[in-house]
Amino acid sequence: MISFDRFIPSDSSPIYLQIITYIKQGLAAGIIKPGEDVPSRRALSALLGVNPNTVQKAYHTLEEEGVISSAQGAKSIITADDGLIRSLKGQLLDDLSENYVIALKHMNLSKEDALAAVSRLWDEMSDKEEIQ
Amino acid sequence: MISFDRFIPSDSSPIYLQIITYIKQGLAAGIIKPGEDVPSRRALSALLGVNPNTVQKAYHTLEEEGVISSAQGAKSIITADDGLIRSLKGQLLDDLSENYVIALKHMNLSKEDALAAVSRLWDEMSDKEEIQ
DNA sequence: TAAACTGTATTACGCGGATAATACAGTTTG
DNA sequence: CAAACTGTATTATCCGCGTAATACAGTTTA
Repeated sequence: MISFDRFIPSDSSPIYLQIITYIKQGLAAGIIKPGEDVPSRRALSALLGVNPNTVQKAYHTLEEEGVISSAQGAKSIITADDGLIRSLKGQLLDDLSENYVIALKHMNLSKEDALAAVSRLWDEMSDKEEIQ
Repeated sequence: MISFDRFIPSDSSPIYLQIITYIKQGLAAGIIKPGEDVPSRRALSALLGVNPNTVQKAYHTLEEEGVISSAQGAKSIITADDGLIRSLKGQLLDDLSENYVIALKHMNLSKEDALAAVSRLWDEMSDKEEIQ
């Protein structure tokens, strides 16, 4: 069963998209594995404090993309294969990096500034993790 | 007069927020300077293909933040001072970098992976710019 | 078998973002 | 001065996201 302990909702994008991204990132990270079952629509909606229809929208999209598989009455499970996971990982990384680099270029920062900022933030956030 | 030639609209966030970010990033980059005047609500709405009310919403927010100044009948102008600009630059960079690093950590990537991705994307996008 | 879970579908409502059509007041400029 | 521009405000409408309340069909499980 997939855990949503690390899910941190944000109001800057639709929740159903955040659910989709959370599962894709989990697959890319290797934390979520093929064959695992996802929480039921009702269970996840209760956990996140959202409506069951919102979860259904996320799961329906994931099924169309071949990430999960659903059948009447039974639990939905992760069906993404290794090829799809590799593809997801590359796509997520490239999308994130591209948006990040575009924004920094718009601010007229140098490549060195960018690498320094990532390096600094990475270490700062690693420190915070250790405190927890 | 501020140019919106480099404004690339995206549908992933509200347009009025994209206008705000565009001007803030321009100030941080030094491309937009205090004293310059911004396009009128009507002119910018026609240029971007959006409604005048949408531009008004962006400008109204920028005025509340002390970035621009508006008066009845006259053109609105940039009134951000050096202190505000420095503050904007740091805030924009930290927000972007933090979101980027968080996403990559969720994908279980290493710091080296992150730096390599930024470096690679930076060079790729520099190549594209040269073609233009 | 029967209860309790699953997925799936429908309808109605509220809210924010964006559009559309005006209107009014003040400043610039020919 | 008068026209053409500015900013500002109001009202109505549409759409996507999310909520709310159900209902039905199929599977698990005690």
